[in-house]
Amino acid sequence: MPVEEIDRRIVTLLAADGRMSFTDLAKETGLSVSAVHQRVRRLEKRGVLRGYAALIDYDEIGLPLTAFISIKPIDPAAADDAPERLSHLTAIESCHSVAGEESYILKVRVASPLALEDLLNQIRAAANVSTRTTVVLSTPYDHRPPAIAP
Amino acid sequence: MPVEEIDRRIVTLLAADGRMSFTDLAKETGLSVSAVHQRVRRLEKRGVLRGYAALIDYDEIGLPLTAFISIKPIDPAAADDAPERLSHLTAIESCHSVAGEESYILKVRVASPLALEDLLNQIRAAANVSTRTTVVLSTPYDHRPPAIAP
DNA sequence: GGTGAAAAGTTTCGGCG
DNA sequence: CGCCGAAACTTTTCACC
Repeated sequence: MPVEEIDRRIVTLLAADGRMSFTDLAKETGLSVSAVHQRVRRLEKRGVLRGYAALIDYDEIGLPLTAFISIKPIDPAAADDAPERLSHLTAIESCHSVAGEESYILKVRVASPLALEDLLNQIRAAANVSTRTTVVLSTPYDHRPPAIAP
Repeated sequence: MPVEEIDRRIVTLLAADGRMSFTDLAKETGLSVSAVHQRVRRLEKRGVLRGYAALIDYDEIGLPLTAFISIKPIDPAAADDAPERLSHLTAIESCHSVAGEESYILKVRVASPLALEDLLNQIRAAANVSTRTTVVLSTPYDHRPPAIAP
């Protein structure tokens, strides 16, 4: 059962402004407040809306260094439980399983180069992997909301 | 002027739940509702809180294919205006300038392999770059909120 | 899906430490 | 100067059509 027109509009609006009120969502969609409310709750229950987050400036909270870390198991036959083995490391913001040369791509946020070095050692030890790190210099844009699909 | 203890706590709480009410933030921080309100508005004005977003399940909105695209200018002396040249492509969720072999890493969301092919052609044409694409197979976790810094 | 009214949340503001 | 508390206003929630 696919998400149809009006639900997709609600999702898109909330992706762009996670704190938009039901009143404003109702105006934008032409529905009543309670109908919008009902749909949002249903979308949350179905998992289409997975949650809400403030977008924050990591420089300002003492985590100015962002990096992508690609990882590859040392033992090619190793069980692929790297995500669980690494999940306790709170510097890791996301973990994607990927096709290609490496197995996973992690996005991490740390305070300093030294903290990155420390994190890399922890990752290698915890998951028995080799790592390839790409340091982010700047972020022209991030978290752009999806375009409304036709 | 760094963000201190109590502000960092507010930011962390909102990063984990972008719709948390001022009342709940007040309870968590031990401040009054109006004091929390004041601090949140100040953090927004300063840009520490950059906005709010719903976290969405892209499978459900018809964009089930995620990929990372690393790009490199064809002409090494080219002006580095790739981000602006690409910003009209709404499939691109984020753009990071990076150190290393390539110049930028893009994260994209598309409907299908065919849509990805089309996007790659548009990227190459718009920014005069070569591309290297890593397809995401699954995402064990994403958008984990930052740990409260000491 | 809509209505309406009670409950809850947000915003503003005068005054206090 | 930032914090508090209360009043004014807005949004959310819920029972019922």
